[in-house]
Amino acid sequence: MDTEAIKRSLEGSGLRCTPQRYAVMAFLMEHNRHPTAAEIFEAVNRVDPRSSRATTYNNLRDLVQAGLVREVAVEGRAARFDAKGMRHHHFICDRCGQVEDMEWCDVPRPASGSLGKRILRECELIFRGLCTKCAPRRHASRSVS
Amino acid sequence: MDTEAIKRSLEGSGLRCTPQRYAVMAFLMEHNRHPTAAEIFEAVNRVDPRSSRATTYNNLRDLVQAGLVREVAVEGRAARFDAKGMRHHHFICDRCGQVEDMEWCDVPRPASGSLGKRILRECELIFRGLCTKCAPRRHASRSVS
DNA sequence: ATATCACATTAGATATAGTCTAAATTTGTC
DNA sequence: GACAAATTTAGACTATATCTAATGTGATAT
Ligand SMILES: [Mn+2]
Ligand SMILES: [Mn+2]
Ligand SMILES: [Zn+2]
Ligand SMILES: [Zn+2]
Repeated sequence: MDTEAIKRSLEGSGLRCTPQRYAVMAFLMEHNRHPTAAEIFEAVNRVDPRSSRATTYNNLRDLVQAGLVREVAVEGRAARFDAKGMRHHHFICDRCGQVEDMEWCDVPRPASGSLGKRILRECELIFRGLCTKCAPRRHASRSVS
Repeated sequence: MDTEAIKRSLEGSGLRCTPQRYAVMAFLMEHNRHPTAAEIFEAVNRVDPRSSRATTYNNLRDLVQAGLVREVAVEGRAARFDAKGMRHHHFICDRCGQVEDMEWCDVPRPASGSLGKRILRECELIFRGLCTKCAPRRHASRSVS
């Protein structure tokens, strides 16, 4: 999409805009399906330039550190990645591990005092359950209305 | 601690109370430090009965499925486990990955309609930042008040 | 233009976390 | 005790991610 904007945001974070790094960032901005590192690696290599597996991981690490990308850990599955665009929360499917965006809403801060000497960076809300694909089909069977 | 209570909660979930399974559950109830599978394996084997690595993983899986234990995925680190006692949230340290309990507070439900056909099971709040050990020491150095 | 140097990429080896298999054992029930 | 189902086990295996050391690249200085 906006080539220049991506370039600027990389350089604004002190990261060179290399073809491989750009490809990772652009892919994440064009897709909101929270791909895994392996999926990103495969996707950016379907078009040139060819990027190595190590570079894909290196760049994802750099982008996360720079605050441009969010990493979402899912129990028992590969981590997923997400360009930090508009603020949002996540729904994670118990069955298939899919991560989906949920509309942002403000989050209660920790009760004052319960934070102690800790330094708070962010609050994150995670919804869990079954995604649309995994929720039981209703068919013609008798089931809770 | 309460041997009988553990036994009953296992059997109430359709799980036999084997020595290995009991040891995992008892360890999790006695410690609220969110150990990894490897730490649990090591701890329960410091005392008898000796439990294999596979069994430790099997039992953790069973306990999570039964709803007695919670698994916490942490980016780039081994999963951590937590006996589900009193409801609470979690603080996860950006630097050391430590998971700490935070006082429970009610969580906003997703805006009605934004849930679609998904089935919601739970809402979880995660605070992130630096834990007490990782927060910058203040010493005598000049730093933000 | 060429030298320089920090940053970046690469292939492949390595590490870590977790799962699977198939045989042996334990447990609850009759 | 006999039986069946659940559980345990060692170790092989898979998946995910990181590391290493050599090579490449581009911005800047000369
Ligand atoms: Mn997202
Ligand atoms: Mn906890
Ligand atoms: Zn699903
Ligand atoms: Zn810490």
